[in-house]
Amino acid sequence: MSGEDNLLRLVEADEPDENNYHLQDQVGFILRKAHQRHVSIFATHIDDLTPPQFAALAKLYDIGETSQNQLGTLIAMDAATVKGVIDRLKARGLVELSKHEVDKRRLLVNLTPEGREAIERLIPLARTITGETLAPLTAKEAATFLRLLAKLA
Amino acid sequence: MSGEDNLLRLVEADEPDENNYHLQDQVGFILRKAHQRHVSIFATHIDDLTPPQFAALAKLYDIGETSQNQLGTLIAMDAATVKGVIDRLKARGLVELSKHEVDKRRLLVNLTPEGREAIERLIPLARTITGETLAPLTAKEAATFLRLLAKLA
DNA sequence: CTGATATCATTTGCATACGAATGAATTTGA
DNA sequence: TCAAATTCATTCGTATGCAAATGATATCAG
Repeated sequence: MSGEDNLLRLVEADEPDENNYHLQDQVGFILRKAHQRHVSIFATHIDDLTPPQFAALAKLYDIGETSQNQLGTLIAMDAATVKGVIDRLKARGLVELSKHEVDKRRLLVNLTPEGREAIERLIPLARTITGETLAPLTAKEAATFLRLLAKLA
Repeated sequence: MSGEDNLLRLVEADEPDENNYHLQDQVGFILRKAHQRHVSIFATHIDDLTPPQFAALAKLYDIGETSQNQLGTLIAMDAATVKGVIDRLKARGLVELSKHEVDKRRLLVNLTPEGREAIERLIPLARTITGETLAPLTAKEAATFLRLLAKLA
């Protein structure tokens, strides 16, 4: 093996790159931490509902009755996950289920009066939560961040 | 009730605000979706390890042997979560556990040779995953995004 | 030196999250 | 029209993620 080969191996070797790998610089790791922080802030303001449960109620409040599957698509949850969320909201009387008259496969979900009251009460808190989550940024930075984040999501 | 009262109620009523609330504009919801997308990209490139498992191995590769608790702090997992992650890595022979000689409360975690091989093999893939996650952004946008995201995390 | 505190790890319980398999109902296409 | 493909919902299994309680050990304060 020549000296040039050794030089080449050093330059192209995996080791230097591997030593330079730092988890805290990876977008996935920071994304996970930012999400964790948001969920934590959410819990300090709304302690009787999780973010996914809130999302389900907010979406139903926005669009009205829909199928469980369609709701899942709108709030980015797969069928198995949305079922659990809806089950728990139903157990608490915040949503009610009914069968679709025409398409017998579908399970319709809608807010109960209690669910409507709950989401109307919580939406102002959700605005506070959003504000607190973005608090480390200036208004301009927050706008930029949301724009770029949306491109990634 | 006077006409002025009605006007006042309309302007100050909750309904307009509530109707304006859209889940897809909330930072928490978008953050959750961006995280989901990243995890999905991760899984297409690394199908035998989860992001938290990868994080544990990468951190151990970076800093060497440490206590389970300390590792949890470094990779942003609480004690209960990190235990499960380490248990599964141990079951696969990627990490090994030992007792701290002095402080008998501590459980030391370290990479096995197999774990070291695995993380060295995976780090290049992790770089690809980061790249793919950030692909919707230009290089400049990605830099801005990472800077702002880090301020939030 | 010792009782109060704090730290480390474990366990339990609950709530996402998703892949894969299944069954029922609907839609498609040759 | 009718078999194949698709859609909707459910179930199971596995893996985070966190709060709260517990037990063992270590540290601190008086």
